Formats: sequence, C-alpha cells, structure tokens
Amino acid sequence: MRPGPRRSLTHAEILDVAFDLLEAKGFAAVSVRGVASGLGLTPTALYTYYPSKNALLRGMVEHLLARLDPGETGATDAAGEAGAPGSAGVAAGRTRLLALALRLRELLTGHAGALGLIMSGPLDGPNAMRLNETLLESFMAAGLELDDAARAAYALQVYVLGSIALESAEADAESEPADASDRAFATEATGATLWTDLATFPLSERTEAVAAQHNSTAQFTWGVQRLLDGLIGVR
Amino acid sequence: MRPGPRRSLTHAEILDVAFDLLEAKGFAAVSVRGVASGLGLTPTALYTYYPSKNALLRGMVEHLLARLDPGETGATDAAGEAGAPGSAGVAAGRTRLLALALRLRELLTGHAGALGLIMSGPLDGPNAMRLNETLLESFMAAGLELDDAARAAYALQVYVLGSIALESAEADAESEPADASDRAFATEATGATLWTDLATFPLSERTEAVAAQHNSTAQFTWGVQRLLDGLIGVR
DNA sequence: ACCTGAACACCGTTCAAGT
DNA sequence: ACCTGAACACCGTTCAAGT
Repeated sequence: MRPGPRRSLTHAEILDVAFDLLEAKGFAAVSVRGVASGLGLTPTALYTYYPSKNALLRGMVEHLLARLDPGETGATDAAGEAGAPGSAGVAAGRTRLLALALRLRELLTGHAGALGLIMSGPLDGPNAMRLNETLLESFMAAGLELDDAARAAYALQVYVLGSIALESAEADAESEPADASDRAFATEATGATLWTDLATFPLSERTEAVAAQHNSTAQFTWGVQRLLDGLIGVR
Repeated sequence: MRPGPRRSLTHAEILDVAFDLLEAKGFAAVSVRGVASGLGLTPTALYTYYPSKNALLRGMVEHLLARLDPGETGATDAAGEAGAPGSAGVAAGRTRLLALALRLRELLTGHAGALGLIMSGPLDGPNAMRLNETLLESFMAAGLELDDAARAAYALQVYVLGSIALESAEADAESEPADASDRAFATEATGATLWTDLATFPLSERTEAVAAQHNSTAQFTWGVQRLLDGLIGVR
C-alpha cells in the first residue's frame, strides 16, 4: 500500500497503545516505531501527532496524572489566612496529603518503568499543576504559611519520586538475570576488595530484614509520615 | 590494522573516559561505541572489561560513590546501645547526616544525567554499602534504634535521589529548545483545556517566586532538615 | 493534514576469527 | 586474555513524495 487510508487518530488512542506497550514489554519497548506499529502506522506518521518521542512521553505523564483526581478541594477556609487553623483542619490536611502521596505512588508503580516518563521533562503540564495546587491547599490547611507550603509541596513530590526511582531501579534489576556478574565487574572496577561482604558492615547485616521491606507500601507510608512530621509542626 | 596492539586497559581508565563523555556530551553520549572510540578501541573490545553496558554504568556509580568519603565513623559509643545518647551525640549525628546528604547531592548533580546511572540498578555495590553503614551509624548516634535507623537511612536516600531526579528532569528540558511545542502537544493529548494558565491555580501563582528556587541548595537543605526533624525525634 | 518509503546516523550485542 | 570486523536487530528523526 502506498499513501494510506487516512485514519485520523486520537491522542488518547495513541497513548493507550503506548501504555499497553509499557505494561507488556517495559519502558524500552515504548519506541516511536513500536507505538506506530501497534497503531498500524509507519513511524514517521506518529510525528504528525507528536513532534518528538519526548513529547509522546510527556503526553503519557499527563495522561497518568489526569487519573490522580486530587478530590474535593474543601480547604478554602484555611487558604485565605496564614494563621493557625483548628487541629481538625491540620488532621484533614495531613490525611489528604498522605492519601495523595499513596495514590501517586500507586499510579507510578502500577506501570513499570514509569520513572522514565517523569524524567522526560519537568512536571509542568496542567494536571501536574493541579496536583501542585492541591498540595499547596492541603499544606495550608495543615497550618503552613504560603511559602513554606510551596517548599513542603516540592519536598513531598521529591520523596514520592525518589521512592519510585529506587523501587524501579531494583525492579529492573530483578528482571535481568545477568545481574550478578554485572555486580562483580562493578566491584572490580572500583578497585574495592572483592571480599567486601556483609560481615564488613555489621549494622547493615543486622538490618537485612528491614532492608528487604524497603519497597513495601508500609515503608513508603512510614517515610511519608516522618516527612510530614517534619514539614507540619504537629505530632 | 587487524588484531590489535594488546593494550590491557584499567577499569579506571575506561571509567575516566566514560565520565569525560558524560560531562562533555551528556548521558546519551555514554554509549558502548562512544566509550570504546574514546579509548581507541572497537566497541566489542569493551565487552572484555564489562559484560554489558549496564555493568559499565554500575561501575560508574561505584566510582562516584567511592569519592563520597563518609569520613570518620566516630559513633562507636552510641552504636552499641539502643538507649538515648547525649544531645551532643544527637547533634553530631544530625550534622553528619546533613553533610552526607549535601555531599551526595553535590557528587550526583556535578555530573549531568547522573540519575541515569543510579537507575541502572540497585545501590548494592561495596561503596553503596559503606554509605549505608555510615548512615546507620549516624542515625543511631542521633538516638534511633536499629530498625528505625534502617528505615531512616532509606528515607534519606530516597529524598536525595528524588531531588536529583527532579533537578535533572528540569535541567535536561532547559537544554532542549523544542520543549515549548512538546508541552503544547502533551497538553492537547490529555484533552485538558488549552487555556489552563497560572491564573487557574491561584496558590501556584502566588508561589512562583519560591518555586523558581526549588532546585537550589537552600531548598535542598531545607527539605533534608525537615525530613531529619521527622526522622530524629528532636526539636 | 495525514500518511508512506527511503534514508541518515546512530544504538547494544553476538560471533567467528586473529594474536 | 584481548582485540578486530562483520553482522543482527534495533533506535529517533528528516525528507521528498503521494492523497
């Protein structure tokens, strides 16, 4: 076939195929050629819809964030004044922040390799801004003044994305069987003693059990709670 | 030339070329072919030293971490008992933790695109373990019991890596001029209203000035301090 | 505007062969 | 053990051409 049947796709259709690919074969499979062929198109046809692969990736991020649904704002009373709201507002704000963090983590870990998406550029799309606005409202409801709320909102995003980064780094490693030898070479490369086993690090050794749980929802929640402890003045 | 002059390179020499490439041309330029040609080798020759590109990347991570130099342990007194150490020990532990976090950030942001390195696999090399051990010691010196110290050490690493992730995502975007149009397409892709400008998000708008400082050392320090507030029971 | 086909300049990795 | 050269199966992106 030469020119083509004039399909006129939706961006949503393209992103669906991209997410199918991400879930089925991982981040590396989300290629211009791969998505195009999943759509029944030539790679070059995709450039009609997105000017670059990076633009496609950003579209995927926004698509994910659209499903975040920050929920009812409801913090309008506290948003106006920088004073100390009632402890009920503090508790409500904190609950909402934890819920948002958990939901964000859920969305991003649901699709393996989603971190690659986030690193495609800054989080400045409309849905990312909506999230930011909700975080600001919640921190102000919890008693922070505006500037501190901004810093706190950023800190929380940092923590969530950091968690995803570390989790996905380990998840990727597990799916690659050649990893043990990779590690050996990395060790040798630094000139470190090859017999640096756990015994050299007594605390790390005694802590193996809890380290094994580092990627759990419980550890994530614990970390977010401690961060919120530090950000909000309560507890 | 056919077979070759039998060079016998050091892993350190290879890593040096890799870091030169990383600094000069970014993470994408750190390719097997690129490193090999910088060494005057054929790409395949590199596979004698590293079994895969990922192994090379892990070697680079260890090489970076080797320059971390956690410093004198000095917390041997507090490491033995889970009780409450003197406030001097708490302050010293906390100071050391902040210094480590700052140093780690400095190392990773010094080389643009270093996050790609970290995502090459879990941080389980000898130097990564040495860092972990030092973090454990410091948190115990600050008064945490062993299991909480393990969780806290992980939380701190999460925060540092998350900061790097967000910073490098924005740094990469700045170096690409085609970004504005990318964003427009991403916006359209979600079906979001195109006129979602800052005015729709009043809090985000009023907070632009501090948002512009999100990648600063000051903001990083502020976030780490708040996290330490929550992790260590003081203040 | 949407699409094809050919092409350009790259990738990581494998394999047989040389010293 | 260390290296080459050829090859395989991919990339993102550009460009002229068709409808």
